[in-house]
Amino acid sequence: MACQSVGEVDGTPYGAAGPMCSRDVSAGFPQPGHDHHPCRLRFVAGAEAVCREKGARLTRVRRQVLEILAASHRPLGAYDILEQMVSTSPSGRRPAPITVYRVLDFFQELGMVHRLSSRNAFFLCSQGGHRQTMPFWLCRECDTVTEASLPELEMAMPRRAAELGFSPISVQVEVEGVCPHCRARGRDPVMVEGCR
Amino acid sequence: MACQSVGEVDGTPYGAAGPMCSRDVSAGFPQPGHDHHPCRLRFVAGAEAVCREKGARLTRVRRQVLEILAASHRPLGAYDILEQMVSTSPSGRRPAPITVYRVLDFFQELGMVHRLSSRNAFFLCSQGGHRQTMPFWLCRECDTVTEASLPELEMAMPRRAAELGFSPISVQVEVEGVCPHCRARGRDPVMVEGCR
DNA sequence: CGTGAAAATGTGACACTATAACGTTTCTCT
DNA sequence: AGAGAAACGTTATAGTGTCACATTTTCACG
Ligand SMILES: [Zn+2]
Ligand SMILES: [Zn+2]
Ligand SMILES: [Zn+2]
Ligand SMILES: [Zn+2]
Repeated sequence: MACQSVGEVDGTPYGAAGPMCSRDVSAGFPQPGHDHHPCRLRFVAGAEAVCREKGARLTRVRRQVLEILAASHRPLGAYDILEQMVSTSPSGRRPAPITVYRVLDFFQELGMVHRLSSRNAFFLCSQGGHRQTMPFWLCRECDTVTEASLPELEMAMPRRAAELGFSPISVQVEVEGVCPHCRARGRDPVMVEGCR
Repeated sequence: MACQSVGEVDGTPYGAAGPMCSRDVSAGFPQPGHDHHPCRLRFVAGAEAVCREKGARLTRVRRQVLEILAASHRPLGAYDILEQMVSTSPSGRRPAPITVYRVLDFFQELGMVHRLSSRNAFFLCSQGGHRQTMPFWLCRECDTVTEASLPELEMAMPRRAAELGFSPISVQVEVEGVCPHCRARGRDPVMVEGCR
């Protein structure tokens, strides 16, 4: 039901900051302040494609949430989204929290939205769904999240699991640190392999 | 302040189910229903050692929380701990939630307690603190958590981070699945490399 | 010893995150 | 059109975590 591999849009994973979107892009980390318009279009077009493909209904509420998520490379809390729904919506009506959560569940089922559990926040998958374990790289400075695979992890996990006699069902990797752009702008913090 | 490597107690990482603790132990996954008494003693002794070593005060409240965490291989929610403090305490007084969180923060600073962010739950570190990125293996059936390293991850993470221009500060890996004991007792679920 | 500063805890209020239960609307398919 | 399913609305409530400030405990120092 979830996690199906989905093609790219335009040959570009649709969240990645492509050449149209920003010049100085370090390996997929969007430049803060870049022209986000093309990103947004790509995000939304990609999501529409996924929904079409899977026969899922992209209703008004869902589209609204999608647009809000697509308008940012940062993970948003459910209540952030809710606030933006109020200010975005022409009617100015305030949906109940459950409405937001329902939409988020829907998108998560389709693998189109990920949840950053360390922050209770949600963001659009930049790939439109994927089978692999995709680590999330979260910048502590600018709050940007990107997804970048870690092939060694893919390789090692099944082996290690077998060794332990453990059957993995899902793997969540969250890397917190400082993105290239923020690093360029300030002193970098001490590199620590976190144990917390 | 956190994440310092600390020696073992007795030559055994103090959460691991050792030979005294359970006969049939698959690579550190404690047998459900095993005699937990020795585990608990080892946990507490280990924690005392860490506190002595670091000059941290192991007060009454902290010891109480420690005992509660040590009494289980399962992660506990802050409010679970709170309830147990009520029923455990001779006075039967109910501390405020903040008290529990303060204690948990304290132990986390020392690297003695980890937080499972996918579940808002906490558990005792079985090593008494460690520098490496230590994946958490959470059994969906019995809720047991264990820590087992993934050496390839240690190797690959810095390289990949450098590639991305990203400076990691902390890494959290949570693997959810079915532990060997539960697997032995039932059908195993489909193995999926999670994307959610 | 006292005593003062720092650490730890208590107290009450409150913010934030998420879900339950049930009724109504909208869509789809025949 | 009509039935059934899916989506959404409404209200209430459960669960998780923090703030601000008062009080107590601990510990080093004179
Ligand atoms: Zn993704
Ligand atoms: Zn950044
Ligand atoms: Zn640990
Ligand atoms: Zn199990």
